[in-house]
Amino acid sequence: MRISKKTEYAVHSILYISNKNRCVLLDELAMQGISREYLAKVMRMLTKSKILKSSVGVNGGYVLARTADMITLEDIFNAVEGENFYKCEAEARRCVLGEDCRLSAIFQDAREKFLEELRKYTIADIISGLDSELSWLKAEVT
Amino acid sequence: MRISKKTEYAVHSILYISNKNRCVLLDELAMQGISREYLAKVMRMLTKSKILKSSVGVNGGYVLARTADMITLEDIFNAVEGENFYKCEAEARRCVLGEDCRLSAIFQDAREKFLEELRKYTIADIISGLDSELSWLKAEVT
DNA sequence: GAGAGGATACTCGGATAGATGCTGTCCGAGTAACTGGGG
DNA sequence: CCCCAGTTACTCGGACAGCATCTATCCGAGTATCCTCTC
Repeated sequence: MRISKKTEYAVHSILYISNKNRCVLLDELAMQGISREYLAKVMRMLTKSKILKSSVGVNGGYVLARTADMITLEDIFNAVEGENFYKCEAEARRCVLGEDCRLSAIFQDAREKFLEELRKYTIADIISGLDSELSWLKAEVT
Repeated sequence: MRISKKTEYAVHSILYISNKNRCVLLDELAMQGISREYLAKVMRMLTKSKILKSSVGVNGGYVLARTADMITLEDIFNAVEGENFYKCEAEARRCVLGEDCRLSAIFQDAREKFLEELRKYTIADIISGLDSELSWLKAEVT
């Protein structure tokens, strides 16, 4: 079980946009060292999940769809990580657990605990904890 | 982020062994409909993690290495799911979060919450909750 | 009856291959703003 | 000054390829038990 790079790309890009507080181009985000085209897909997921708003055409780009204190890590995680967490295949086999398989419920509960933890942190929280000297976030990209 | 079939195979096999309370053959476990050779690899992981004890040769097979109430779902999960949960790639890029990346710590904490939940359930707990009528676990394999 | 040696029944573990999802790339389509020319 | 058409600057989204991991299969190696033969 692992968290994909999509989540990291998404969080970092949202932090960047939030800090700039203006419409940000895909090219600018990709300067973090992320594959531009791949990042584009991640940005589209975030747009579809209503975390970002995008505008196409000249002067287009991405802005937050709501304020940074209303965007949690859980929101981002749910937007980019698939929902295929666990599916008991009892139907397909002679399942040990009979018809009322509890395993699936237990794993879902555990996943919920995981999400609860992520829900505690907003983008605003993380930005306020940043060391402004070390972060390139504070500097304009040249 | 998803849980692999290995975990399901492992839990179901351990439940079976625990209920039989004797040395169980790989072939018998594979009758659940699991690929025999693949299951063998999962069983080896469980053996290496000291959850099962295996004996080779005639009259060989698998037994629990400790009682069912001392085996939690967390034990099983850790035995079969890899440890590559999340690794911040900040070093490889101009990371938004500077040197003190909190993201990694947050995800580890969330994972810990996930494991805490799994830790609440032992094999004994799950077996005691089984509906004995519905479960093939109670019947001898013919 | 006892010991030796072979047959048997298992797990171990490496090699391999297909399936699936992650990561990255390419490119045409669509869209909105800007620009320049004609009325 | 205004409108229209063309250009430009973006995102959207489908197609594709490489790769890692998951899942599955195959098979020889190793090992412990059982059986049989011989004395």
